[in-house]
Amino acid sequence: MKQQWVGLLDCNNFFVSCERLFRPDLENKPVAVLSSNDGCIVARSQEIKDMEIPMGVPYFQVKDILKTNNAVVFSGNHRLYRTISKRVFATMETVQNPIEQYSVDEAFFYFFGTEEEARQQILMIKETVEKEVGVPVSVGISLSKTLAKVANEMNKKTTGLKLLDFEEWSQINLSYPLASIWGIGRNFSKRLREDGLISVSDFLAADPGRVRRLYGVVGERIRQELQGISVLSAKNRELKQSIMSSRSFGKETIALSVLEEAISYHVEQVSYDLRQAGACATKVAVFISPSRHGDFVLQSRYGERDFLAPISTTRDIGVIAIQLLRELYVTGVPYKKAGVRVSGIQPFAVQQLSLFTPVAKKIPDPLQSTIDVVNRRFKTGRIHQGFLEGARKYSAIANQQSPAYTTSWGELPVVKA
DNA sequence: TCTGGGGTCCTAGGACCC
DNA sequence: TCTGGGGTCCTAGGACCC
Repeated sequence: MKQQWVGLLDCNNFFVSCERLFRPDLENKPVAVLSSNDGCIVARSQEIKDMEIPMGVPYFQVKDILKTNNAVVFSGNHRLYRTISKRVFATMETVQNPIEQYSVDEAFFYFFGTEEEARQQILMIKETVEKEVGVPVSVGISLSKTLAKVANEMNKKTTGLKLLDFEEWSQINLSYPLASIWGIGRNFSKRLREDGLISVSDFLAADPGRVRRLYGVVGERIRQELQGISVLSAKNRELKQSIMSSRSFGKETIALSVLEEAISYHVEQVSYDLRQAGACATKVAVFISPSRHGDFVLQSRYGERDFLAPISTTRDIGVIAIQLLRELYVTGVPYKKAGVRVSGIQPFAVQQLSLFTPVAKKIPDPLQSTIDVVNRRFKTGRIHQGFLEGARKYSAIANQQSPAYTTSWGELPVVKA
């Protein structure tokens, strides 16, 4: 009998697999990837997981263990990961279309067919991606997104393929912990536990009205998904809702000028991404915050401003972002992080002009387009706009980055026959 | 000494309106 | 003394995800 299936492809240990793609000698060796500033562990090979080093742990806490075990540690090389990610999904689309990309290393898909056809399909997807791109993936398929997640987890370490049907799920959910379900995090699972709900079957046995009342629409949706009713809909959005750029500084700063530089940098990033997406935005938000661990924790500031009309040029967004920053800034606070986010994103084509827009702007802006071309072409001596002075006093630390294998001619890997 | 960055969605509460 | 109720929109903040 044909039916609707929901599947999930997930790249195994994605950042590590990207590094291994260009360093096959690291196969079967412990490999970890760090966050910006070499702060935390954000990706672990299976060997690292087996050492029971958790995700997100501060690097300095496990540095010694890693060293003892001869682990290879990389600073994050996110440009590389993005290009590999694009290859994965472009390849996946040759055998499964459409797909719904969920994160840098995951995509959902919908498949209509018999159980046997679904099994063949997930095998085909896995084999195609692994052969064409070279990173290991696992594919799970079931009756809803939430159950596809469960399926995906099940055989990750073995075949990397799993079809989870209703009968099998009904058996295993008796002992399946709610806390491991996608969408149930630390706080939610604590509440559930306090209410006496531990396993999925506890939750499914509860009165639906009570679930709705106690846990809101979020709880209700999870309940349905767990029953095999797909309610987290397919949403193939053309554009993101928001685009953001933010970073912790290598060292704290109290200087407004340093923050202005940082904010200018982030404005450059988000407005460039915005233009690349063929879009403009109606809002910009600026945020600055001190360390999450010191005496100034409560001094985080956030401010948002609407534009008169949708814009995408670096200098227009920059002027407003800098104004915002000056309003938010408090003298004497040691800032550790700054960021910019644009939202109200819409395509160039369907701009809703404000009543008070003096003149419709010519979009895309010709000067801006020219600057983008120059900046894409030359790695050094790029044109900056606004407040960037060159010296990056706030720049992040990344001591162990791999080469730009895929995005810089000078760093292409060399193959020796 | 050293604790990431980029997203989405929901909710509570205030302002405002009729 | 008595002092509505319902709707919408916005914002700030929280929870969760990878």
